[in-house]
Amino acid sequence: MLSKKAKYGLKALEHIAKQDPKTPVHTSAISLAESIPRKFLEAILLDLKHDGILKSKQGKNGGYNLLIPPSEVTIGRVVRLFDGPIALLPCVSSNYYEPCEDCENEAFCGLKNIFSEVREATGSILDKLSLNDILIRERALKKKTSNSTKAKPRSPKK
Amino acid sequence: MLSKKAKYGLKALEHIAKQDPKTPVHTSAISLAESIPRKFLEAILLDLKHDGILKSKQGKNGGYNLLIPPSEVTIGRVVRLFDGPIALLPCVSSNYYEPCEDCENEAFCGLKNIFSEVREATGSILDKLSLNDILIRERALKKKTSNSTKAKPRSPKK
DNA sequence: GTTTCTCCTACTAATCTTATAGGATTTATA
DNA sequence: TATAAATCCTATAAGATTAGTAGGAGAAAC
Repeated sequence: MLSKKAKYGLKALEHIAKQDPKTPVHTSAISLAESIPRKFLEAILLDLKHDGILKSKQGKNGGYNLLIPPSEVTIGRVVRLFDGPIALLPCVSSNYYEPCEDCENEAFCGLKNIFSEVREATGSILDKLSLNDILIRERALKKKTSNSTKAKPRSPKK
Repeated sequence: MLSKKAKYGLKALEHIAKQDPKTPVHTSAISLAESIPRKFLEAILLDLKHDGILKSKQGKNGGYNLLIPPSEVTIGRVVRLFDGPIALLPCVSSNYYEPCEDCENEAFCGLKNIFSEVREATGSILDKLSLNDILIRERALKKKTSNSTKAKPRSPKK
């Protein structure tokens, strides 16, 4: 499960990505809109700033904006920042690899083999999709339901 | 990341699956072979028994055996037993679903949409593969390296 | 009846999570 | 230049979780 920090972080970023990129977004505005405790959110936004995802303007009328385009902020990066490795075993992590203490031979480990597949499947989604994709999907979902009364659904899933 | 319990649990099950299904396997034997603290392992094996994966024989010469065939013990089941949901968000969990407190409308949530994809990718591996697949893969890996000096590799990956 | 196992309850130390408190610092603007 | 409004920073804390340990009760073989 994601930590609250990771989830809040993603929601906050999504919120900021929806606003005008020129005007700073206040912590309190995000806190209110996304129901995130303000002081907790402060720490989260600071983390995101230190990681180079957000930039901030201090003082009155200050606030946060994206430092890099939404399409370049991958979900994986945010998850990793707050929750560490995406992999389920240290020995299959790309970014935080560590050998298992007692594994005689990693090359022959059936567990490693399976969890490496899991890591690949997860990573290939989280590292490919970005903040922008969240917004795109949201729009698509809303469009789909507003179209559902009309004719001609394009591609009925399953 | 998996907890130690989940990882130890999987290794212990793998160990048991390799032994003769008729003769009980001692906790201490597993503890020694897999480098798992004995008392900690006791609790883990007991959990596995209570979940219906293992059966036990008490008293002298007692120990543990699989209650169901290795092919029916999915990795997902073991992971869930020790670590809970496989999903990264409660709202995309099949087995532990809970709505997000503040989500106005789940159907339009871009985050849910993405993490539901992740959960699907992970689940489709963990719930399909079993203890037996660990063993199969281990054998395959060993065979592959022992064949690597010979000619004709069957299907060079990637 | 002793040995050798599982089974069960309780405890613990350390770490992580989810915050909160209080104030220092920075900046706009009246 | 005073003040208001914002970020920035450090410290603290309650509660949950993790990774065990301790001690012994109960069961079965011999």
